Amino acid sequence: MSRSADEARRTELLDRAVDYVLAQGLAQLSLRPLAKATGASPRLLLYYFGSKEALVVEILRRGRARQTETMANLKLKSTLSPREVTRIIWRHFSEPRWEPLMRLFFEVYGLALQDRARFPGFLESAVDDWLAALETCCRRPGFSRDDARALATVMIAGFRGLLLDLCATHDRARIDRAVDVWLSMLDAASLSKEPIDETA
Amino acid sequence: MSRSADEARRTELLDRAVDYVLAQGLAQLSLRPLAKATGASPRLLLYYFGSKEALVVEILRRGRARQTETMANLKLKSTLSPREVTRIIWRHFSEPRWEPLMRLFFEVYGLALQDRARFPGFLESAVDDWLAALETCCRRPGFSRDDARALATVMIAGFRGLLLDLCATHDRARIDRAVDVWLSMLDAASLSKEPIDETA
DNA sequence: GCATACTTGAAACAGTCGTTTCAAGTATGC
DNA sequence: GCATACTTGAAACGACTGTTTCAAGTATGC
Repeated sequence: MSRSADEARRTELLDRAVDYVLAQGLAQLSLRPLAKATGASPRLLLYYFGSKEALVVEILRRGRARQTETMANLKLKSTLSPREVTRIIWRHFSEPRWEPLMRLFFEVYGLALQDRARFPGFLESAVDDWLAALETCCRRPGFSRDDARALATVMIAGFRGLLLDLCATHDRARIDRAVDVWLSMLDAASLSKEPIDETA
Repeated sequence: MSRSADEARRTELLDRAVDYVLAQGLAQLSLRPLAKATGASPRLLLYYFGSKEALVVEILRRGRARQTETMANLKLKSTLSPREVTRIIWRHFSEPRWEPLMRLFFEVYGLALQDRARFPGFLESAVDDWLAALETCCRRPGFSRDDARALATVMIAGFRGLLLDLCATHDRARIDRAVDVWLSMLDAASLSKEPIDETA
């Protein structure tokens, strides 16, 4: 059972590595402290993953998988309004248990902005994946596809801006109020193309 | 004129260091490449700035100063609506020439989220400074201070979320559409407290 | 002109980095 | 039981890190 033992050990090491990176961040990651934290040796990590870079790729792949699984488990019906979708997603990912992953996401995002080659495809899918997921719920009679994508873009921006704020300040009271305001705004935007002209 | 020559050299080095960091990022910064790029030696940089950490502090201070100067130059009248303020600020900071500074901002933000002690006060003022600047324009009869802060929070989140998107994708067409949607939403939010109840 | 203080270069320091080498260990197939 | 392949530890490698040492240079004050 050499192959299965091999895989089991590898998976176990990867799980612990993910936990370590979620706790410590990626920018300062180095093999020796990581090995100590996972109960392995630098030699072992390289034996199982080939190189530090390959290990990081797998760590991020797993982190991203956790997020997409959660999105899938939300089972967002396509009949939900942008407001409802936003409310559900926000409730989930603003939970404290998601903060380490959100922190890691923003850390990698920032690093990728300065050195895209370091995380190939990260920035592209960071936007495109969410656009694809939200675009459908933003479609409405009289809305073009570009209109839907524009609204989805606003939703993504709102999520990320508010999550940045939450991770930095933990000011739940202020941010919860902001989310209420934002949700109201989303209704106004999705119910009509030009809400201003109608109220002015 | 030892003192003035000293200061002039220091300022010159700092200026070049800022340019270098705006181009290369902060995470991978090291003294020897920086020294080469600024036409100095590692010894020189430490002589003038004391340590790498102190140099980074000054670089970020200067980067932030550029941003606050620009905000001041916009001379935002307190009579402007949140929509107008947002439109003006967005038009400015979404210009391509600001992208290096925005990238650096998000890079430092992400690093600070994982290691707050590395950039003392950065996260706090990243939110508080903007809150203070935007809060006043969000005040309205019937709006409490908390209401104004909530709306300002939404504005900040929108800026940052959209800038994250712009820096990552440079998809101007989609993001410009999103900004239009977002500006419309801001009017709906600031003109009444419960725009939904009125239209539903 | 001489002493003093400021400025700078070259080199070395101790530490860490990812990775490799080498060797010993262990389990497996026959 | 023996050979073979997989697994692991200890140590070393060369390259890099921020920083310091030491010495030479240069300008300044008197």
